[in-house]
Amino acid sequence: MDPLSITNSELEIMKELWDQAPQATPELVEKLRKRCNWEENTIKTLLVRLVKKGMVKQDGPKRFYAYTPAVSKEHYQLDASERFVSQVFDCSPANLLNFFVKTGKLSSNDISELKQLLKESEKHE
Amino acid sequence: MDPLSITNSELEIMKELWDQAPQATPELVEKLRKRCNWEENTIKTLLVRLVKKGMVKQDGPKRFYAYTPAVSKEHYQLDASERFVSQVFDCSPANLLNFFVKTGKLSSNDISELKQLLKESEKHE
DNA sequence: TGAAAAAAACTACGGTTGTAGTTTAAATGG
DNA sequence: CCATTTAAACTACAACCGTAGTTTTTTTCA
Repeated sequence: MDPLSITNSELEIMKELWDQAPQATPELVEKLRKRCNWEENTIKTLLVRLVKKGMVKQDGPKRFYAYTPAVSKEHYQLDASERFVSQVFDCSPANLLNFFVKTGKLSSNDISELKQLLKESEKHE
Repeated sequence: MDPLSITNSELEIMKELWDQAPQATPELVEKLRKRCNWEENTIKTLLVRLVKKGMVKQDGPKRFYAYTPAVSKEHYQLDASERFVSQVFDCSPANLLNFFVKTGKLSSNDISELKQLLKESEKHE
């Protein structure tokens, strides 16, 4: 499977669809016009591109299309994370996490959550 | 400061420079030609672009330039991580880490290292 | 039924990126 | 000092991106 290449702008559309789907054009236009300050045509262009890429499904009768993600948020996150880690952190997830911990980007709340997670993940071994 | 925008190809050059600097054109060409299968001119073009962007410093006498990163690897990683997390993980680093732990992308070695890190990071509170 | 509104399709256009080829200028070896 | 090598500069070009504008088709309301 080739990389799920979604551009930054397209990603904004995906987020809206991951949040709720299916959605028709007018709803999407409404929301994204506000959230991103885009013109209607911009939003439609991005939708068309996403459909062409196979990232979004277009259903419903002509003139009343409804859009649904063809790729789940989780799947995309996994793919993007892998690419990110391999490009920026030399393929080492631990390296990335390490970095976050060291740079103090985590709240103490984050930290205790993480500890919990790690504890649990050990049991699965 | 605006985002440290380095493209994928440019990043390959930066990696070489982060690994060792300064380096002159012929060395860089030699290494990158092999590692990336690029033509000499490709490499030089990328160098010029990086210099123009202020990501790389060009020193030395004309015709014998030597290149040095103007941005540290750590700095770039921090910047890239922040952008990544905010775009793909809704601004929550914990969210990202959580994801990695859950998807089992960490070796048990990674996990114990992390625990250690977390333990230490608490002391700094 | 004819004009206005709405949806979709098509077209556009400058900037960036990947990936070089071509030209010029400088140095060096014979 | 001239031919050759090498470094650097300049030019190229298609695909992709951000961001729309314009045209066509369809529907609907007065």
